[in-house]
Amino acid sequence: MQIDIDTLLAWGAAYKKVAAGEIIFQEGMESSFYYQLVSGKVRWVNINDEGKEFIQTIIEPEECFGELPLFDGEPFAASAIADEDSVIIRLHRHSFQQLLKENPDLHFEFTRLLTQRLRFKFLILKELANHNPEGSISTLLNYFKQTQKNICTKCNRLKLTRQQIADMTGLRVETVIRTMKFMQSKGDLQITKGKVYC
Amino acid sequence: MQIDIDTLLAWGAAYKKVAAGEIIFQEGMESSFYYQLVSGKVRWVNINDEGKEFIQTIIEPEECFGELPLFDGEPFAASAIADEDSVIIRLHRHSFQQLLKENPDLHFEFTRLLTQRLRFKFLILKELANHNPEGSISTLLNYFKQTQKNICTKCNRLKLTRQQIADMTGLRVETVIRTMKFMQSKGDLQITKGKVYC
DNA sequence: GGAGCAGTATGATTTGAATCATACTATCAT
DNA sequence: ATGATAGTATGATTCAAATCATACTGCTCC
Repeated sequence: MQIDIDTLLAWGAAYKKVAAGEIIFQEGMESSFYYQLVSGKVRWVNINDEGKEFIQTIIEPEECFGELPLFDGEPFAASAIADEDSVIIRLHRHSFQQLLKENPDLHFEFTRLLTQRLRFKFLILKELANHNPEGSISTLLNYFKQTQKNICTKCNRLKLTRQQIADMTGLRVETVIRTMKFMQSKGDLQITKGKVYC
Repeated sequence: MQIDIDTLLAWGAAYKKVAAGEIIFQEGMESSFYYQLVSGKVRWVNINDEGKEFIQTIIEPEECFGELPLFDGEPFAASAIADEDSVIIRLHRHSFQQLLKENPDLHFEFTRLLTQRLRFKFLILKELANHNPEGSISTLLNYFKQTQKNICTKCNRLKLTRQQIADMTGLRVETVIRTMKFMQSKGDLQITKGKVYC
């Protein structure tokens, strides 16, 4: 889900470069922009009291992020941090809202986006509540495979570290590593030189 | 969030009575309707292999439910089961979609609903990933208090059993009971005759 | 008022993921 | 080729929630 770059520019959007590790916006802050990733990688995370990150979503190029405040006027639900040097494009919220009003089809596309995000949350939530590491991990991997996210479409290689999987499931790295080794032994996935293929 | 009953009826919606325990729709099934609760109580749940329920949302009168398929055409993400004898009103999906097209403001209201649901999922998910029963429970209670859901507005009494709290957090009843007793000892909530006030 | 039942309460034990510790491996820059 | 580093691997131990067991309490209905 993304808005055509030319349309965005025509409506006054501007490019912005962010360095790896840079915070794009923070949980709890008021929002003024619609954000879309042009290149690079961004993680959308909550950070708890002990500094531990929970990754809500990993954003890949051509995806929008931080959209919740645009639809309900409340603050950001999570922070966005650049994983790599990235280029984003931002449009002022008022322009975005006007753009949506003038383009009902685009509005329906965003409704679909929210719905898809919600489905993903339903899926992960029920799995996490189950307290079964293998279930959580394989649900996540299946989802990535089906939606072609975070997986190389050519070689099926998982483009995430064990730590990132851990941060998306609330598990510890060691548990993720051990569980994935076990899944390999069952033939559910391949691990070659530490890289995961599924 | 609900659509005005007269509008629904004008568009061809029909009332339907459901008995306590009755399944209104099931996870994985295709959807043909927009659903709105008129009276009673409905739980929106996923049931795992061992028959354990995870409650995604508890629906109170004047709320809609099962809306995801209407926006992306995919099957239900969870099942809806009547908690009590209830009355629902259903509108055919095509009528709903037409209604939305003709009423952009209503469409924006639904976008807001989806956004709010998503915020709730963000909130719960980051808490569950934290593996801290007290945190999960108090986050849930705070959310109910702020949104005036599942709490008596007059006496602040929590209208949920410990089991329901357990089914919304992936904890066990005993853990919820013990944790809430502990929270009472800290003065975070009151328990009188087994009833919780917060 | 007592029977029956749903829900709450509490102790004892088990279990599996977290934690701690330490080592190995792939990759990249020089 | 070498060293640095980020990520993977694996064993030993701890700890908190799950599980099991059993009892209590409040409420509804005849």
